[in-house]
Amino acid sequence: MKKILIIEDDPATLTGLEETLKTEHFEVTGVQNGNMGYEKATRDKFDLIILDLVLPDKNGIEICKDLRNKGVNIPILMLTSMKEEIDKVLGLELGADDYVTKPFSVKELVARVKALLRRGTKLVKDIEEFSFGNIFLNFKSYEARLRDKNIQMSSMEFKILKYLISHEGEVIERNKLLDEVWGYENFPSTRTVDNFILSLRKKIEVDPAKPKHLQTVHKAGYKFVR
Amino acid sequence: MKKILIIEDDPATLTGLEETLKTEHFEVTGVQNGNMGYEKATRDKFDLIILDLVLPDKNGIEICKDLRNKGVNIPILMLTSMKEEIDKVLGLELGADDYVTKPFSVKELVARVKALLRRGTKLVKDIEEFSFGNIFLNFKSYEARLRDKNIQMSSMEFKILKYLISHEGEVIERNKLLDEVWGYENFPSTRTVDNFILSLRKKIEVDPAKPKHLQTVHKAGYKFVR
DNA sequence: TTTGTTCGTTACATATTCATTACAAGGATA
DNA sequence: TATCCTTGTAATGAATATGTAACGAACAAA
Repeated sequence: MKKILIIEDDPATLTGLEETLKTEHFEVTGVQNGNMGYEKATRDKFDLIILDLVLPDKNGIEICKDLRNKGVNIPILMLTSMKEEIDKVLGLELGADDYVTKPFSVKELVARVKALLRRGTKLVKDIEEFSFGNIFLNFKSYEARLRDKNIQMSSMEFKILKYLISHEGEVIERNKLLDEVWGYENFPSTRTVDNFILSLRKKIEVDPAKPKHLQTVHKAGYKFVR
Repeated sequence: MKKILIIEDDPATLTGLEETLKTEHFEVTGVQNGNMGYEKATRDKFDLIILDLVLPDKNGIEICKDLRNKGVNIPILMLTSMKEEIDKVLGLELGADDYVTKPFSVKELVARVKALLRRGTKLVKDIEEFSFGNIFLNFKSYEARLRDKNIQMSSMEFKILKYLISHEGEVIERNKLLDEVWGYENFPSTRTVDNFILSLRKKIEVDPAKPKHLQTVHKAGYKFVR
């Protein structure tokens, strides 16, 4: 059963939510202030947090940011009173995954909760292991094998391959790859990307000159195909 | 061409930025104080704003907030002098999309500008897959099939087809297509468009001489019909 | 120090695409 | 119908993108 934490100071709203979600077969914990909520959220394991934006002590935005900084990455659904606040919630890098404005329809809220749980949090799939052909990869230990033979692969090569694999079948343009893998601080040319593809092909392709897994799409980018 | 507004009081930095961005083919407008910047930003249409955090009159944070309140939602890139200021910028009251600390590397700044523009450019409906007749298209993987047979299609052909499909039934004039698909940097003749339509017809039409899906509208343009 | 590794650039070879062009065919209008 | 303008069509050369190897700088380990 999925566990939901509700942080909401208004007793009426809180009990209402608790009731509703319990009838939907969730395990619900409700707290009435921010500090308590933060405590609970970091201590226990929940699958989702419903968080009021305005709280008497520690407000929702702070809690949200602090939780994210602490590495808590479960979905957070924000409750806001006014339309204007939505921008704040979504606009910044705050970390909330969705929001509902009060007064909300019970139906809508339940729908959003379920959607968030279905989606999970991670936008980029965090793969640990991956296999294809005779290749075996472990992205956590940075190990690569071809059949039983170890393949020597640099961390940058791992990152690139991981990104491409986690977007399997999708053409990724070179600049996108630069954004996502290299970041913005050091920004090499797109040709550098080509070179990494080259060296990856030498390592994982049967015939590097006729790549099967790391395909070029002319004037578009590269894509990984299993 | 993408239009960028720079609000920066230091003349050296401002001219430097202007030069750099112009060589990158942006249309640049520079102003040296906050009020003027705010005026410009609300009055004219820009694709991105580069905003100094510290300004003599109206400071960057205020400008940012005011613009957001006014409904201006184009990307804003903040220039900050000190690391400590970053929190303020990213923290909520604001609404900036990204920041760069001075002194910044020109390369990094350009990279961030381009990334922001890339992120926010989706005017074209982002279709992933589309089918009609016996044709199956995947715009993410750049794959096209006729029944089970793969169709070889260039990325430019994909882009044109995608644009027409996402404006299904609407007549698109050649120049519009040139603007939207080719962009403003390279500007071939309208006959080039005709040639692409020709080659697309060969690939997706049952009888290319009597096109059903890619129709010509005399003296107007082309339209896609499912 | 030497040695080795990684990464970014560069130069050159090769492959592919694309933009132009010329001519044919079609449509509109007087 | 005759004429002008638009579009269909194919071929071609130029421009651009990618494959590939080699080089050097930066850094770490020995």
